[in-house]
Amino acid sequence: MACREAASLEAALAQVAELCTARGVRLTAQRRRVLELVWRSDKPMGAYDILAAIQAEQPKAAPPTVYRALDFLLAQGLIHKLQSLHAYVGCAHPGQPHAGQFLICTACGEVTELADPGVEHSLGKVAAASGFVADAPMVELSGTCCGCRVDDE
Amino acid sequence: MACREAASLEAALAQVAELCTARGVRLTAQRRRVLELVWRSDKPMGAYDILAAIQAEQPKAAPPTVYRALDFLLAQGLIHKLQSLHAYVGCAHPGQPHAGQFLICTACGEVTELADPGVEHSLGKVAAASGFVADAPMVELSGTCCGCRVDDE
DNA sequence: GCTGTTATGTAATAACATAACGTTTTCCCC
DNA sequence: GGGGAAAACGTTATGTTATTACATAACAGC
Repeated sequence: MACREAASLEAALAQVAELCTARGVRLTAQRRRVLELVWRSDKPMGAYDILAAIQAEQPKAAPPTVYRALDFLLAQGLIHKLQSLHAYVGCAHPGQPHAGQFLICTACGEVTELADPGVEHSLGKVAAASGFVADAPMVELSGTCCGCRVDDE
Repeated sequence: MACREAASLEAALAQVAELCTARGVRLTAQRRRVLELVWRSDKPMGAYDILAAIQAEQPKAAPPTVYRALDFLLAQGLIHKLQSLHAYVGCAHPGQPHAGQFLICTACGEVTELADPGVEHSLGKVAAASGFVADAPMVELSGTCCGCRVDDE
């Protein structure tokens, strides 16, 4: 969801507002601001990056301010947490909560979210084979993206 | 690698010592101690758990003591880090570095390491399709293991 | 035994996250 | 539109995980 233009960002936020209304949850100003920051960023943002950005306009903000908003957005499936980076990215397919696969380029920092049926199927199979019920698959691939590999030469 | 008996633990450590010699790296006393702690534990250990255990015999140990040993062991493919738990487990297949898939039971804390070809294949395919070269796949499934699901009733 | 490399000691701090508790805002029912 | 419950937020403090920086020690090869 990185690098949105202002127009589509506004549209997406409006959609999210509707979604929240439909669900009976509140997209408060703070939550909206955090979501917007994460979406605008072309890189994953750490919680304290977000905090710093928020403090620019709201100096009284503290860590819980940010973490509460992040918890809400995670629960609503609007952002994802990248465990390997301790950072947050906007979800490419907001809507129902879901798990994706993330390609994380260690050269440029770009993150791509996928939702590959093949991967999901094989994960389901392997869990089933062990009698395991997975409720939170986490798939993060660190490596080098196409563009950065070419640049390497 | 959890719950080894003393005998097989010793044997495994001896094997690791050989492996390190062959690679021209040093399995120092500290590194060995950390590896042994991780292997003995039937649950993933946090860095500060390890630190506490080490401080029992070596009060001067500090965080870098542990993190340096962990870095070494990770680099040698002898342990894995579970990013979703900020904790470390022994590797089920020491030898060349590799990535596995981890089933993490949130009820009992047990962790199972797999190396499923199906999962690896589908991950490879999805990365290739994006022109992405992955060097550190991380797959962790949180959920409920077979035993704990039964106990639930 | 000198020297460069690798490992460790040591102190401080950075970075990430939560606990606890009181106050404010919002919602909803009457 | 007033009152009460629930949700969100402010505030302070602290917990947890990880790293930086620099000094010292151990080791390997010459």
